[in-house]
Amino acid sequence: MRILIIEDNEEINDILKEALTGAGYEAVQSFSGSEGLLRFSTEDFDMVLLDLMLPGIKGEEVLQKIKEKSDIPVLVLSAKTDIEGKVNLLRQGASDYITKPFDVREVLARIDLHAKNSGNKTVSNDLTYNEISINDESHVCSVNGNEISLTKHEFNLLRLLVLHPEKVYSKRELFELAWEEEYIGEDNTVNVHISNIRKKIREYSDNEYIKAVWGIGFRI
Amino acid sequence: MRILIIEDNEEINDILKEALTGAGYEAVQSFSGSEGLLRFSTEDFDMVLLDLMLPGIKGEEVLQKIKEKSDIPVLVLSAKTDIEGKVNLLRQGASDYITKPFDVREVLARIDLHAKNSGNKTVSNDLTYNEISINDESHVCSVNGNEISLTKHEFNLLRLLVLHPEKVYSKRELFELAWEEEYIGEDNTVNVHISNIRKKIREYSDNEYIKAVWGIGFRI
DNA sequence: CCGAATCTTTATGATTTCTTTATGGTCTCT
DNA sequence: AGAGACCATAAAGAAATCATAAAGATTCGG
Repeated sequence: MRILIIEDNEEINDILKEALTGAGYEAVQSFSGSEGLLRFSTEDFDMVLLDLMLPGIKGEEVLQKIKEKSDIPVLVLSAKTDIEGKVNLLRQGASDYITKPFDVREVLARIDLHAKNSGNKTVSNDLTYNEISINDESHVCSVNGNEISLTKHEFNLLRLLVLHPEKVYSKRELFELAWEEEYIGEDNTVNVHISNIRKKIREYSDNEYIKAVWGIGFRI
Repeated sequence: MRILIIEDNEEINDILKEALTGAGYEAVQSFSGSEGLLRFSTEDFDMVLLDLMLPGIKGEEVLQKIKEKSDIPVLVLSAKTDIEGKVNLLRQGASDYITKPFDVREVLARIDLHAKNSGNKTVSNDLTYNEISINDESHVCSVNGNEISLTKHEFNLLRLLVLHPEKVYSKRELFELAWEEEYIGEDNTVNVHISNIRKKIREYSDNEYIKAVWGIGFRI
């Protein structure tokens, strides 16, 4: 998933690039309309982030040129608030319109949205910790990309630990949260399940992720 | 192109309806979350305009329910400005987010946008997963091109699973979504129907598509 | 009202998962 | 270093869950 950023303000451009990279996209920076168009016509991209206020060529013109050649999503960023302008842009083929100043998280969310819609399924809402990745919806857990099969309680336990990395959970907490039952006195149950999870992770990783904290509980 | 409006404020609702009608869409008004859901489940729509601040059922809940049953675009309208909320909604499946107060022209432009986009996708009306293909309209399901005859509940179940591939549905969810009744305690009903669906698929395919996830539910 | 199709319940065997038990190791505190 | 508390793991028996067939109940069109 390659995204072309066209934005003359260096600071904003960098922020966008960083955010995109962090979210797992490949981001290419350009700092003027002409540079953007040049890159667009010589390289392959899956999406364009286009600032409207550009020196030289106007943003609207850039949008038009891009749309003439391709049908990839173009997300427009602009401080302009006049409705006419917005509406025109959207009609001209912009996929979305984001008003400056924007929150990077919203930009990201909208990018994810359009990425999903355009069929490229590169974005996931996985919970991850290092080599461990947990997908709630499909109830799948993988280690270094290898799916491991966890039972219900194992899944709940690992999910909890990954959800709050470093946090130490007492056995009581683990039991009550993963079992949704009251914890009655000490038994070995949680230990056994933790042990089983470790064994399964060990198949695909050399790191011992789940650590015991003596007298307290466990953490990842 | 039928659009469902869910908005409790009568004035805004009317403005939207008028704008949509003027732009050549067929607009259906509803004034609460429950009414919206009711209409949604009994009539056919191509898009939903959803206000977030609803009396009774929360907008977020409405969005979720709609997305469980169908994949049509949902445009969310809201006065909320908190980014977290926005981002969550978009991730939850909203197709767009429009902040109130809005300009009708912008709303229209965004609707046109999504109408166009979903038009591209509705070329084929079939839901498919590998060898399995489901046609909502004709209520026909085929495996490798061979039509199999499913009963009402079987159809609903399989449709759900295919609509969200990989997602694990609990028996409760399956029952409530496919039966549209409350799930009371454990019985074997869902199991039996799943088993029957499998048998029918097996006639024309060697793959076991519907998988049980122990203690959780089923997924395709 | 009958019959066919569909749905639910019941029954049973198979499979998976959970808990308990047992044993040995590790850590902490004095 | 030694005692006691705690953790790790394996293994086995117990419990829960699933798969399927078949029987009984319900629904619906004619």
